[in-house]
Amino acid sequence: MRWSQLFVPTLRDAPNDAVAPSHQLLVRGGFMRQLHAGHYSMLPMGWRVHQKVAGIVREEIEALGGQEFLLPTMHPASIWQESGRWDTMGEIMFRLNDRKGAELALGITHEEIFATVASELSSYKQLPQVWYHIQTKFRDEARPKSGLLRVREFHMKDSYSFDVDDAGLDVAFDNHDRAYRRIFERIGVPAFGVEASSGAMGGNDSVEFMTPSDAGEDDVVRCPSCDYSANIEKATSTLPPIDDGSATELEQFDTPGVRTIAALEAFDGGAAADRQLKTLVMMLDGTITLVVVRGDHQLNTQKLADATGAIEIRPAEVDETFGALNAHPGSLGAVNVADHPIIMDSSLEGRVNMTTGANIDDKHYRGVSVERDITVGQWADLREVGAGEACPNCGTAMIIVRCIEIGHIFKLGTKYAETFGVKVSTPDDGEVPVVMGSYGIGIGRNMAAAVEANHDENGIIWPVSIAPFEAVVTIMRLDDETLAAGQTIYDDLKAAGVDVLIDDRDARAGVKFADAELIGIPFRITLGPRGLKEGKAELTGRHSGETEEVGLETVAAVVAERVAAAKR
RNA sequence: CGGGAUGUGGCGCAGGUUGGUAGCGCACCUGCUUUGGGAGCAGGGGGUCGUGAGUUCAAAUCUCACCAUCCCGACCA
Repeated sequence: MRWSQLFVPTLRDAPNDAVAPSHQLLVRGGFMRQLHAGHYSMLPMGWRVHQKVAGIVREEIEALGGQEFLLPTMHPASIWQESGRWDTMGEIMFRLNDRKGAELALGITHEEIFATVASELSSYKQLPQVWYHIQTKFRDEARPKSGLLRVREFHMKDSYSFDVDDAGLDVAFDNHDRAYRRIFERIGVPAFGVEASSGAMGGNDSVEFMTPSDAGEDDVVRCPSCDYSANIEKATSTLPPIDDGSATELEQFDTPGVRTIAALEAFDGGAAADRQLKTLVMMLDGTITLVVVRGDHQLNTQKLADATGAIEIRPAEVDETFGALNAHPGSLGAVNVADHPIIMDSSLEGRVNMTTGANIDDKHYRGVSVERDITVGQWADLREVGAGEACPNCGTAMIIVRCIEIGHIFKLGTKYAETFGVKVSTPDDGEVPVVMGSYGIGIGRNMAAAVEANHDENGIIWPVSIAPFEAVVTIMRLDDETLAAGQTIYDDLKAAGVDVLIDDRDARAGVKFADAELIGIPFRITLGPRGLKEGKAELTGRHSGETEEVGLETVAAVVAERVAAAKR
């Protein structure tokens, strides 16, 4: 490819509204342009990278036996109504009507559709199956952001496994776990797996793959000394024991003007935060619910969602709270509350001599024994782990790392199989629902993650495996002799299977060097009159930043070998 | 959805308070000179100033409404 004819609109300045490095560099490098929020046009350079990432994903999924499909992205409402997700998915799903008025949805994922196809499976002898496609997903995100990291329209490889039993699912799950780790390794994205909430997927076990980045949106709790790591939506920690003394009588006392945990700590006759109960009044799908955590703990709403299955969760308004408890925030508590559900954080089990609001403004209780004085409807892990808390496995102080979620694998069980009638006969002439798993990896997000992990002040440093071009032959002077020499090297590289670009633009050296570095081509072969006289080319590595002189006749072979080595 | 900010050629910005011919840098076109790290000089092309209404003789500028985009949070596979 001749650079002079290639559409690569590089920019000297990043657009003002791009903040994340990958966003800035992918726009500056002419890889993509924004159409509107969350929708990007892939330009030729961007699409080349995208295709290479997708190709690596395809190879690894094929290697574990995956069969490639292509399912529609526009779906009838009925299929989503059958699974119940027409309602539970809420606003994330784009919905539209056709000319007949029929309701349609744009696919956010494809469990339902693959399950429909899978209903033609009939015998255990056909299993296991792993099916996948690489297809556009549409999600009406509340806040698209950071370039390709969070968009409303993107390509995802999603695969689905079908097994006769849980043991089979475990195999498919482990195969995907290994394949995903190989994918991240090959595309140059440092990754690790974490325990995760399954959220709206409805599965019972899932692993998220994370790469550390300030541009990410997830917090991961990690132990520096053992291998514990979990999404903060799922993470736990070991709390130091607290001596409550022995249980005493429940006693109401006046606390004029005390509205906060901190104020009650400072109040004469109050209590330390870890001896207080924090009562949060939440609306769970329209039901007033009391959620109780320790005074110095924070509620994690995803944990609450996972524990209750609630879809819509929000704090109750002050008037709703007053209507339910006859008191205002600052004096709320769960003691003697009988007519509202109460969910209690597990860490409060067995606690006595606690202090909490009395549901009378300016009054609190002390001497609260949790089990004795509160009608707990449900115990659940609700608190959010903080940095420095002890690892549940080994007790080491843990850290919190900001991460990008780059893949997620789920054990789904038989939920979709039962809904869509995916059943197979068994050797003993029985019939069982098929056990499913689903496995997702966003192509564009991984492309952006690769940039986040591989760039410097001059631009992107693509791993050879996904670089838009593996090498560029930079012609320093557009005379016949230099062009001919460049063309020969270009042809040799082409013949050796290298993705090579020849920079034949009538531009100054600085422009060519800067562009090649910005768009991150791994190897640059520079041909100028100086070296040409001595029969030499210069070979510069984008990654190493180092330049060496190589003979004109051997440089193509040297580069071809290095490219091949990098891809091994 | 709450908070904050911004919309002026492809990109980055000034102009706005005090209404009066729409400007600068980069990019683009032509010519000359230059040519190993984003060249110089000269000439040139390109803009519904986010949209709509209003005030005014006159609106990029003032008023109102709306839209869009970005950031933080909420939310989110």
